[in-house]
Amino acid sequence: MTNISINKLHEFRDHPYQVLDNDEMNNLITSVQQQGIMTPLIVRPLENTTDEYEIISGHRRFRAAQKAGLAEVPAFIRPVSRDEAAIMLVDSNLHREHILPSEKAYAYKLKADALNHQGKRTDLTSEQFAPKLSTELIAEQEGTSKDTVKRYIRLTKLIPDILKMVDEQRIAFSVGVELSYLTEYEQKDLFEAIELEDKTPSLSQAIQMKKLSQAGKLDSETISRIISEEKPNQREKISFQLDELSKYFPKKYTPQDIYKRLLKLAQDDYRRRQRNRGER
DNA sequence: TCCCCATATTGAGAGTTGGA
DNA sequence: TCCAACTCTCAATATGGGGA
Repeated sequence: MTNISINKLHEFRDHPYQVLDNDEMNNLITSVQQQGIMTPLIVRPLENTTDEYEIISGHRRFRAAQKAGLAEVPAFIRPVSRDEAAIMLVDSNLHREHILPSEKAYAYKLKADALNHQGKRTDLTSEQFAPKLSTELIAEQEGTSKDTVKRYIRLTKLIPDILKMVDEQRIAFSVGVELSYLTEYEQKDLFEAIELEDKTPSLSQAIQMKKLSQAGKLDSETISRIISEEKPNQREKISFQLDELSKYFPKKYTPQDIYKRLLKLAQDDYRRRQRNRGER
């Protein structure tokens, strides 16, 4: 372990985790200020430099040390490639208790990209000859399916405003995945429509927009129309007690028969009223 | 990679029940 | 009669499998 000047440290490019200024962060800063000591960071030497380092683990401690005014921080130096560092970073952070969908999305992407770079080998034989896809490997390690990993990676195609809504659970994960197929401009129009209507799309609405987008038929007007539509579970329903109605129908009628008959009577009544209106 | 479909899970709202 | 607790139903959502 060595002490490294804080000026020589750089955050990992594409670092997917948010370092929030919350109570936890403030406690960390206070702890660093009062004790002046901290758990060592894990860093790697930056290519083409002599004494500059990239942080693999300890971004929050680094920020706290900066705010506390420390000149140096303790660190373990690991001479690893950027891809290896990316995998280490993601692995150490993915198992945090609270991780936002956006963080998971960028973490999976970072790791998948790193694994893809590493996978470009020609010296493998036997079962190594057909290495598993990066998403399959991540899925195995995370105890999920490769499709779920791909879905998370799809979220990285969302514009920040919509991705934030997924993080805030205002938009469901699967809805976010479908919306990721919209172009950046369509997503911006959608975000405006969401703000204006104060409504978020359901999965079926998101699928509808995706299909229209792929057909080149999705404009801001269509987006507003779809967003403002009433969702099936928002429509009013009426219900009857079977006892109230069954006495007016033959005993052999099932509830479905009664429903069909009532619908038919309503249709006949509607037509009769239309005719009467026409005769006047 | 994308699409479609099936199945499981979740959550909201409506209805029912039982005790005060 | 009121109200809380429980149950049921259904739409929305998450996930996985298979095929193109």
